[in-house]
Amino acid sequence: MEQCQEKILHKTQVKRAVDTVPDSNTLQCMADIFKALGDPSRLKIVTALSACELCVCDLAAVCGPSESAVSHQLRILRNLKIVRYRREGKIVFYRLDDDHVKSLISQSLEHVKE
Amino acid sequence: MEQCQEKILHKTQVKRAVDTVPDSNTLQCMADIFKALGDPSRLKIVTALSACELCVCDLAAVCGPSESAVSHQLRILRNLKIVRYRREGKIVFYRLDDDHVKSLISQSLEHVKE
DNA sequence: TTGACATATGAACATATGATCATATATTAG
DNA sequence: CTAATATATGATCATATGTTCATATGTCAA
Repeated sequence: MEQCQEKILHKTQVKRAVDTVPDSNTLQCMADIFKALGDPSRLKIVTALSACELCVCDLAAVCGPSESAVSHQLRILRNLKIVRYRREGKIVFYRLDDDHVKSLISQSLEHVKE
Repeated sequence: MEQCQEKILHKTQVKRAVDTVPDSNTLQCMADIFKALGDPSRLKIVTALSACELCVCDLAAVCGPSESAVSHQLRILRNLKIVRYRREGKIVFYRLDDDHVKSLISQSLEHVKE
């Protein structure tokens, strides 16, 4: 854990903060999740999937603009385990990976509403 | 509300999804919050503040690298009402604006842990 | 007022990112 | 096999973003 060279004004609080901040690896993973949700196109996809399972074609219809763009976004969401998919013939259905994501969405929605 | 020209495979699901997706304004606000938390430096600041109130100097010590960088990030977090601040003489103390943010952090942490 | 300290901001630059287009893969029908 | 459909991926490019350095603001002490 790197020690900062700066002058410290409030030692106790700084210690508490340092103990609270997750390790940089965890922090990076968390940031990746947030970053993924931080793009309106991807967030639209995720909120759409919070309603029900949808195939890529449906998602393109809901979220636009192109199926290619949606597919690119889905890959990012897939890699981060934000969405899962299952193939049924030619069609690939996507859905949210777990309820944490739904929870994240509802929390941010509440935050925005105020 | 714009209608997409794409062919729709699953009409009922698409309708549900369209009804669920927030309007683009709300979506943008939500995305802005997530985007703000999507940068490791800012996320570190936010998690530090989830422990206790801290001044800019403290935050620089905890989060580095420079006070200037921290200040820049704080402005973004301030504009999005993710953090509040109060001035006490020369020192400015920052803290999280509300509990939704804490909740967002703990949810993403749980998501990452799995 | 002057100087010191804490914080904020503007400009510049390198890097990251999202959309688009073209192309590739996978699956099914014929 | 080939054609058609659904999805995925690579390359490109314009734009956005975070950091740094220099400078500005605000507050207090002397």
